[in-house]
Amino acid sequence: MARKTKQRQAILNVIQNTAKPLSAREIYEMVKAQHPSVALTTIYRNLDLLTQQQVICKLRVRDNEYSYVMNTEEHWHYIVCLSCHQTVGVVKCPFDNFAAKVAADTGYEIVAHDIQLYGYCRNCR
Amino acid sequence: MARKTKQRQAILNVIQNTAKPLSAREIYEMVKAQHPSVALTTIYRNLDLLTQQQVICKLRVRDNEYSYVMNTEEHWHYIVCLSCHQTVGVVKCPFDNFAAKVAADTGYEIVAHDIQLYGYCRNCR
DNA sequence: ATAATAAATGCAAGTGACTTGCATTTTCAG
DNA sequence: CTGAAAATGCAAGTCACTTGCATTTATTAT
Repeated sequence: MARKTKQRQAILNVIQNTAKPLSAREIYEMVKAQHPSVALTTIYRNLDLLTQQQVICKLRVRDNEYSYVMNTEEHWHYIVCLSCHQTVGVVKCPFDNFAAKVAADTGYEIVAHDIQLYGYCRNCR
Repeated sequence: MARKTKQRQAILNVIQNTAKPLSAREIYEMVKAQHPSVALTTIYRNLDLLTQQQVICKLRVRDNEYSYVMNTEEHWHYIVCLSCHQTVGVVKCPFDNFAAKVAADTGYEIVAHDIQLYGYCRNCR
């Protein structure tokens, strides 16, 4: 179903070769450098697809502002600096147990959670 | 500084008298019923103010979709049904310890976290 | 290879939530 | 009561993202 297109490949390359999480716009600009005719629409459509396929992660930097990173196998969450927005991954999610407990308490079937930590990095403190 | 206006009072009343979290638009419609000339701008400005004052909480229902509830003293997080969007509060945050550990590991000073659980409620399962 | 076909793209226009600028109204401290 | 700061309403603007649609492109079956 999903086909291998130059655009999709270019988007993945950009994400893969950049250490920090990138916004859709940043990815657009970077892909456009190699691929001048690419449309922003294509970026959005591919980011959605790749997120759904869990190839990349969509990360909330703050309200209505998202970035994308490669999905590492480990269950990462991220900590974002409120000042410079530098972002660092954090391994180990202590939350799955809690989720199970909440599920028992509420009767909900919990299928996802989203944890975001905010603070100041060493430089910005 | 902050003055007591009819509009602000009406907004608070609406939030206080409704069990479930409300979106800005819903609040707007409900306030308008009592106060036909109110502007949507006013709703947004007041919701921001009240959130900042921690009188109410801004709750992420999903990407780019927020609701507001009264701020109870306890540290609540919420669980949102992916199907009907019914939302239930969850007491006790097991996360503060983890945050302290992450702070030690990364050198960040963690000032906030945002946890959101998603799943299906009993009815929607 | 080649043609058929389903997916993906690019473009233009649209949406929706929220913001901003500004003139007017309202609250409240003195 | 009065004046200054705050808040409001209106209109226009912004910004991220979406949608419709005609065209192009990657894969599949022949």
